Amino acid sequence: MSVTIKDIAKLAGVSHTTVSRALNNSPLIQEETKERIRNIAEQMDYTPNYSAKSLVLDRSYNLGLFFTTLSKGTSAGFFYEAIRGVNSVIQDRYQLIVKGIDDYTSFHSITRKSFDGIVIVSQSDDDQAIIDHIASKGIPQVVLNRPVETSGVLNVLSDEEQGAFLAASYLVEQGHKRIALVEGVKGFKSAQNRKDGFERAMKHYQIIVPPAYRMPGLYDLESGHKAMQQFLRLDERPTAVFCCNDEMALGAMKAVSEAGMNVPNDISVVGFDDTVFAAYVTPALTTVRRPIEQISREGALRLLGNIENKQHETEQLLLKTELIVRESVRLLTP
Amino acid sequence: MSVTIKDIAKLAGVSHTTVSRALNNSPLIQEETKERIRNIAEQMDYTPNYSAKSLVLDRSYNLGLFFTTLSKGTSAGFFYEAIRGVNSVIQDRYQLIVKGIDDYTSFHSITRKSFDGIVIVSQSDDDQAIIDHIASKGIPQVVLNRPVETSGVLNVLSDEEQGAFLAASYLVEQGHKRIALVEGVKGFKSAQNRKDGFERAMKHYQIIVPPAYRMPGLYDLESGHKAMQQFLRLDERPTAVFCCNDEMALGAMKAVSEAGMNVPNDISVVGFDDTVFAAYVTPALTTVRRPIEQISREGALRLLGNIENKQHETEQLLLKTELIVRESVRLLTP
DNA sequence: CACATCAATGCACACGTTAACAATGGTCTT
DNA sequence: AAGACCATTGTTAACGTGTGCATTGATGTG
Repeated sequence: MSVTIKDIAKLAGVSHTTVSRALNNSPLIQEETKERIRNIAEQMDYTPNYSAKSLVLDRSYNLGLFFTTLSKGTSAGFFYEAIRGVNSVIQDRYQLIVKGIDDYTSFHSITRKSFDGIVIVSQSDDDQAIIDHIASKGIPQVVLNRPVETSGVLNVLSDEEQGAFLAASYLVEQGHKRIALVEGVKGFKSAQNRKDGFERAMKHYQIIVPPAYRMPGLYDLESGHKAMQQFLRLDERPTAVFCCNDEMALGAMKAVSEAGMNVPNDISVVGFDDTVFAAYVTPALTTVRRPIEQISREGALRLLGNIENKQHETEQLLLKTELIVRESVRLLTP
Repeated sequence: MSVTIKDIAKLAGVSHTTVSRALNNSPLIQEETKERIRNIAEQMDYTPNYSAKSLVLDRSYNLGLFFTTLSKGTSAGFFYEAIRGVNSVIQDRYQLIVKGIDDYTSFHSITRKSFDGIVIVSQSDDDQAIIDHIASKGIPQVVLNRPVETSGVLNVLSDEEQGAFLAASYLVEQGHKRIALVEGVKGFKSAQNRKDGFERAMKHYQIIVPPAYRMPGLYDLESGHKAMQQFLRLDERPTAVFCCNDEMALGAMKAVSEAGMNVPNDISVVGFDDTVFAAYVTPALTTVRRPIEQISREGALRLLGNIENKQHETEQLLLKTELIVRESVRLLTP
């Protein structure tokens, strides 16, 4: 059996209430008594029973970190940075519980009692169901990475539409007119935003993108690879390809080199995300950086603020994205 | 307030004991009564309070997933696959609590009450302290990825020494004699194992590796890059470089292309891990696959077995690694 | 018919902690 | 000197659930 406050009380010759107060540093207890009790507790290697605390305090000490999916379509780098960001702010105040939303068959078990707060790293509009559920249970939450209009929900994300606009504009400014697009996972909000930014740039520069220059993608290496193969088969090939993330860009570059061609001399490529390897592939990938770790850190910080101050701050925070120019785009001089 | 078994009891006109038994499907309760109570519970949207359950049943429903570090030296792909593997076997029976061991200032809070079991994804011998602590508390655990001799501890890992031996031997068999090594993070067991396998191959083929052909590394892109820059400056350059993981191999390849040279024509490179992008870089990377997701799945499965059967199975499971030949090694014909 | 047996349910307590209220003893005030 | 007040500690109940033991009523048995 493990040590409880009653055991400590017996040894200290006081009531267990006094022990509880002493260990919680209540001002009701004499400093001297506190000190004595703390010593005994330490010496007995006492650890509070969090189940009991939770029961009476109505707090779980759990923070949920939910991803749209753990099994498909989430890139490793993204996942890693998100967990790091959140983990860096919670330290030992909360336990971090990681889950994939698509693993839930029912949201029934998500209650105030089991989570003090929840961070949703949302990639799909389908996540709205769980967001609504959490909101209806009155659990503090922050939604990262995707805009959400539910009232009373914190929201932190980067302006991906703007980032995509930047990257696409850059292609045009480098002289490209035949520009192709590899889209992200259908249904993922990021896919839509990035496409929107691309389209806006095309419209702005009055560039027409034929249907054959648009390919669906799955945010993975293979789909980028396949899409580029298609483009290379066209009679009139694009001179530049906008890939909605870095992994697809890498897959696309692979297809180019397999075809005996060269990036950027024969065809230019841009990506999105600025994953760690973007700077290290050859040629180094021109891409858009979005501050994932910062997003999750900011999100978690605000969530903790809402939990602990019981307030209901509900602003939306939009962080800027940034174009990182490297070597994968060629300057076209007509 | 949320619904409790007492509320259900009132509505059903029975005692809360009966409700508890009914919902736990006790054979003591009449089938008909059970059915009625289940219906009421569902209709009232009852969810058990896990804090209360934990308190009385002495189970936390928590499974710890601890990494040596979350902040440095753990690659994203590795991290992702490990979480996926464990997550795939626990479904909704346990909550998965992710932590970095180096975030702990004291192991004090790790007790039987807070974790039903713990998966340690260990990369460093320094983790021995927490492993001993967990063992001393009698918490079921499995250590992945690193051999451990503590008795009563499950252990699942891949034979990295053998994998490194295979890869290094392959270099020799392709005609290479001037072979360099980029090591992994000092103190990480994997770094030692991979180096050992390399050395064994060198000894087996009676190849001498001069000191200038050995560089330290940190398992990241940058250190591979730096190491290769050093090798390229040598008067007598190696013809092949063994990198202790794929990320360093990628960094090394970058340095080669920056120097206006070519992999594998001017210099050959092999990696280790077979990360997702290994097949998609140019040239595609020859490397060693280790089954991370399988390791974590197997480990978690055995751990759950030990928890739920209260048995004390303690075998060590060693999974084979596999050489994946791609395009980054040239056949040298003298 | 009396008694044992058994199936189904209820009573009361336990788990470890916190907190409202009560109690104690000392000090200050007038 | 007597009462008010305050600092410190104790008593007791509560959080929601599970379980050993008691209770009830029905059925079976000799």
